[in-house]
Amino acid sequence: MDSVRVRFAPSPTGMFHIGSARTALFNWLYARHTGGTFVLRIEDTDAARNKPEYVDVILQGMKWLGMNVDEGPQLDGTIKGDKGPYFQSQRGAIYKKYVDRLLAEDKAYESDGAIKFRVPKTPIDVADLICGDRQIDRTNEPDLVIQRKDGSPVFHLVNVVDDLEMGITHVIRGEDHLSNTHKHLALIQAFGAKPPHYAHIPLILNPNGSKMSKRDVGASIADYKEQGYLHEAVVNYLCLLGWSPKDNREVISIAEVIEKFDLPQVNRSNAHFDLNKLFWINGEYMRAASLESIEPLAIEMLRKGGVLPESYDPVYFRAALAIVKEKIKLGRELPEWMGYFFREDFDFDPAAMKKVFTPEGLANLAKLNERLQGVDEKCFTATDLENEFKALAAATGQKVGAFIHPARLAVSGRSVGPSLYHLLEVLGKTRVLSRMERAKGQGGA
RNA sequence: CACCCCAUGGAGUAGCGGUUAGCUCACCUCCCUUUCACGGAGGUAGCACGGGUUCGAAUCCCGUUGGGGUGACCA
Repeated sequence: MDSVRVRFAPSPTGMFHIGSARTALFNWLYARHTGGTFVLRIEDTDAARNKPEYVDVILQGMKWLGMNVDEGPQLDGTIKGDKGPYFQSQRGAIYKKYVDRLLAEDKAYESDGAIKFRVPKTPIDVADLICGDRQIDRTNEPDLVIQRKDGSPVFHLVNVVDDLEMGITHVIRGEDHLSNTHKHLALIQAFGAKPPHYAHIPLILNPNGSKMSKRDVGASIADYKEQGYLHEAVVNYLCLLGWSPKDNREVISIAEVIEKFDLPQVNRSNAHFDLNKLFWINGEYMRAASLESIEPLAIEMLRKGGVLPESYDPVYFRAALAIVKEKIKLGRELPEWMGYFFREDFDFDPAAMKKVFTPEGLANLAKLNERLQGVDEKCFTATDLENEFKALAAATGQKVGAFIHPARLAVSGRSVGPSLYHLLEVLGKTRVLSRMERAKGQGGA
């Protein structure tokens, strides 16, 4: 059998849609699984809607998700492959040749200035690797416009010609094209060519079941990057929409997906997009990620949130990130969780203040302050601090929580955060004491 | 309206003639615990409906209903 050639053929309209990304992913996965070739073809025949710079949006999204292109335009502006051009806007002569041929063979004719293809009225068989085979009745099928009045070819024509010319063996695309496939087959038969295998993958729907469009939440791949999702998590989630490793696992490496992925196992029913699950998967990846691997993301998120100073102590930063990373699921949470590490004038959460900075709470804070002053800087570690807290609690006949909660609020302004003892260790004695001092003046409102 | 595809809890799925219908997210309870999260133990919740076929159906067939898609001189 010939080696597999698949293609992703997006129309660059300004965003990289999650549905497109999933289609690209399944094509890419199949190419990698079979050792085939992944082609990127830009369907930019609609000049009114497509802009050259929009191609970069798609390329960047694909790169972020970890998909590399074997043939077609690259991010650096170069073009790979010898089956080009890979932009439909540059293939006008090729399309014309095919249209002329149809005309010459009387398989197409002119009508009102446009060119129409004579669609045979006989039944036609449509085979699909995912959806199965069926027969389409064409007795009432109208002829198909393949070239507009202005001379430009339409989608059905260019799509088929390009797949043929580029030697595409498997057309993996959204199920929204399933109903059009018989038209493509008709064209291919008219050209006397061998059709590719078709595999229509299910669509991604909104949680409410409506078709996911540009404006819907979660539609743009760029948003995920912006919100601090980990690309491995997003890809992992996308793989699970319409495909399953069938062994009750959810978190799976892309390498393993490549190994197991195959077309016949792709589901036939549409999937609903579920942000909850993505969120959970992201948390899984977040906790599993090494500190080094998420440091760039953390810096980006904190810079964007405006909470990271121009210059900072990298050792201190990493120590802070290390204890915070275990608690969050999304990069977007970082500014809120880490801002107080880098400033002394943070606000105190009003609700927490009311609850924790009571007269008793503040009194305990004062006692704690006094006690910690006596702790050697070298002993300002999580383990030693825990002992100090426990000793103090025992000495005053109270629970440790009576000191922990005021301490947390005093040093971070928040009621939730990383393990307190570790937090104090990372902040260090100087900051801790001065922050406690500052908190003294904050009576519960 | 016509044609096509689909149908397991709220969501993603496993199942492919015989199962107490499994898993994950979400939700609820409890445990762990310095908060949150993690982790652990439970719980609520499902084969859309109706006919067949069969000794036996979530699994096969038909119909209905529901959802989605297509029906462009958009892609």
